Amino acid sequence: MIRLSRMADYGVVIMTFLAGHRREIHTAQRVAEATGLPQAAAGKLLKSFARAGLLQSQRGSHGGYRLDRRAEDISVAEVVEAVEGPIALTLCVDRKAGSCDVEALCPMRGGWNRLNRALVEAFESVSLAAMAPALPPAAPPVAPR
Amino acid sequence: MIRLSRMADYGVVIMTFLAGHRREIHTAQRVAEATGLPQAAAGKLLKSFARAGLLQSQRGSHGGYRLDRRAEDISVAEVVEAVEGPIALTLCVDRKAGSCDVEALCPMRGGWNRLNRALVEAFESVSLAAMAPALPPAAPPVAPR
DNA sequence: GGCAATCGGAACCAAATCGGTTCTGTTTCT
DNA sequence: AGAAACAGAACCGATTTGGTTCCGATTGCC
Repeated sequence: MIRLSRMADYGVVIMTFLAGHRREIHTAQRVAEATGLPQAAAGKLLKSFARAGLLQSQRGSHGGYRLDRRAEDISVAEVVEAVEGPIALTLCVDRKAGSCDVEALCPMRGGWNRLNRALVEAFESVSLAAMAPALPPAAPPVAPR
Repeated sequence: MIRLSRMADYGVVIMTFLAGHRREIHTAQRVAEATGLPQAAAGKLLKSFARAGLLQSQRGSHGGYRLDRRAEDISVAEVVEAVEGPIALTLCVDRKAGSCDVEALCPMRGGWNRLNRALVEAFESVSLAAMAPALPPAAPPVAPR
């Protein structure tokens, strides 16, 4: 089914919410409530995003997460890759090569690469703003899928 | 990682092989040998393709599978869908709706649909011939990924 | 008619993956 | 010092996946 992991889906929801409240700081707790996602899962995703540099984190009391960039400037590709790692349809195509035992010989590689590129471009061309056009201010608690 | 299942990958290999020997009949056994794929798995895939109408099957003694269409006329989308079912990034986007509990409300749907369409088009636009440009006649036994 | 070759379809199984939680730090504010 | 919060890893159960096995139905050949 070529499906996206649910975590990646959650991630888009979270990032979209944060982008709708730019430069405000939110605790993981607060984000989970606002989005309706399971608390612990939201925390994990926020950590991933922070590690990937997609948002700023502030530790300690009164800490939390903050997103400065605008929704229009963040691609779905960035979000998905922060959660799932590099977009790669097949192992052949993945960055860290050597996984495909036949590697350079395999006549399929070119084709997969082409498809993969198309996929990546599609993800890069869609911004968070495009994903949820009418989102803020009344962001309803939503756990999609 | 958005990865394609290995079965789908195998499927492309098998279909490409058969397209390289158009109108010849091959047993599942023979296909497995020629492609280097695990015998039972190849059998299962061939059954799927036959059921999907992608190739013709002949039962009984001297039976086997035969592909009439040319590699250029078969899209990767057809092959992948025969193995994995409809291409759908998220449940929202899947044909048989109702799986996503928020359904019509979910502000993300439009975005996912857009991405999904791009993905499907990419798969439809690549033919088996494009996947393995130099394949026949000396098809080397290859089990990619 | 009977046998062997072959596909059709379902059941089955082990292993990897996934969604999700918990625990143990570490940092920072008051 | 203590509480609030993130960081990171470990962990767990459930699902999915890759792959096999079985049994039945067809068909060609002797």
